[in-house]
Amino acid sequence: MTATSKTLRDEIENGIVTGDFQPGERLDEVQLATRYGVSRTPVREALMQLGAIGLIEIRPRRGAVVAEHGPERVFEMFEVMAELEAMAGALAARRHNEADMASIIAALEQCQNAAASDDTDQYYYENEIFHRAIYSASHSSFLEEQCLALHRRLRPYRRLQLRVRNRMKMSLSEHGGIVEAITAGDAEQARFLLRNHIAVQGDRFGDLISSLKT
Amino acid sequence: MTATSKTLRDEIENGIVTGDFQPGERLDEVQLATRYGVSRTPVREALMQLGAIGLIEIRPRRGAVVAEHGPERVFEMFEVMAELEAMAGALAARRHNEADMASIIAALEQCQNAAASDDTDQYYYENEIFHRAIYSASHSSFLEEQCLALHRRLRPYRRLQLRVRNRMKMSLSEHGGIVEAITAGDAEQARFLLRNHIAVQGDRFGDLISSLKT
DNA sequence: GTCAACCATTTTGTATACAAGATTACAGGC
DNA sequence: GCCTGTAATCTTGTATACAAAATGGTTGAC
Repeated sequence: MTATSKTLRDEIENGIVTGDFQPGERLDEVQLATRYGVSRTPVREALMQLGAIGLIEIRPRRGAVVAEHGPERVFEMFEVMAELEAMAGALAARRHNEADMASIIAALEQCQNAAASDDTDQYYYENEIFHRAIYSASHSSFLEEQCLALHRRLRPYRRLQLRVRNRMKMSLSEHGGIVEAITAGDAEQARFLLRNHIAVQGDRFGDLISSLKT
Repeated sequence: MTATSKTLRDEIENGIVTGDFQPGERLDEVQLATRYGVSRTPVREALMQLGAIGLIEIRPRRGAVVAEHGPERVFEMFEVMAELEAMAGALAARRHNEADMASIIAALEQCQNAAASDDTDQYYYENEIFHRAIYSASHSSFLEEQCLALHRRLRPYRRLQLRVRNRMKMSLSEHGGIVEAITAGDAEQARFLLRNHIAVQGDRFGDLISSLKT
């Protein structure tokens, strides 16, 4: 498993997302180095990148640990994510062109297919493509980057959420309304729907809390 | 000028903000190392951190250059900043306590003092404290971090903006309205005012463009 | 005269060696 | 018996050495 610093970053990130490295766990540089067959230097580079993303926490002279976010912290992250996605949707409603709509609608259909075959993992995948299509349609490359970065950071929690009963079907129907609003150029409606689509509130808040307890 | 990687990061960041390193300029690792009297290792660490922040662009195997953002890119960044600050204001309106309001009002008064003595640099400084007080009053540590990070990234451009004629006085009067809305607990009004306070639009867009041309 | 290929030089990426600070265990005192 | 101080060990941070890739210049051919 010979790796370079970039692949190493992905390896460790994947290890964190899949739970191979658990939240709060200490990431020892020499252990990782021997594990991946490299020296400490690229390991440190990878850890710093993950620290910048926020996946791990690096305390000076005291090593790196996998970030363990408390419920309220995760809630705050979803709160911000909701606002950013809402903004992307509002911009998309105003600025979208034919190509944008084509990819959004194509992604929506793939979501419907996945939901029809009750394939949660597939839906998760297609859902991501759908949201990315909206980011792209905002025609704000910076906003797109911010959304992608935060989305990636929230990926593990999103994944847990989808397992909740009926969430997939509700998500799908919400997608429909969002596409309608964007197509109609109704920026405020798109903003409103996307904010509620992402935000964790009501029952879903409880779902989130309980999923974090595992 | 013996430096460690953290101080080094600040040094280089400062160099970029003050224009010591100009946009598009190539940042040579050995040059920086000799300049600050350290080896290449901490220089690389500092550069990676700056790359993660977005202040510089690191192309694999091809070195680091100071990020040069085109006008539309800077516009997009202000667009997102406006939305995040608006969100912070809305949350602050709903969640603020006495201590929050005390620091917000104190910051507002310091802004007034600076404006009264026509001290642009001082106003710039107090303005930052004012906005930070609002981030803090949102009681969302994650949102606060995001705002601080983006604010820092936009710092050089903000600085240029304030030099525009009368901008300081307009900014100050807008601050007044924002504080009123937050005090009154009017989240939507706070959101609206802050969005417009930050957003670059109309004449100010032209001002920004021309300031980037220098 | 211009274009292309090859070689030299420069520069990034990785490995290893060394220094300094932090953690922990052990011993001595209260 | 418990707490505290000190020392040993372990881990991070930095320096240097080495490898690989990219850039630039020179030379040769068309």
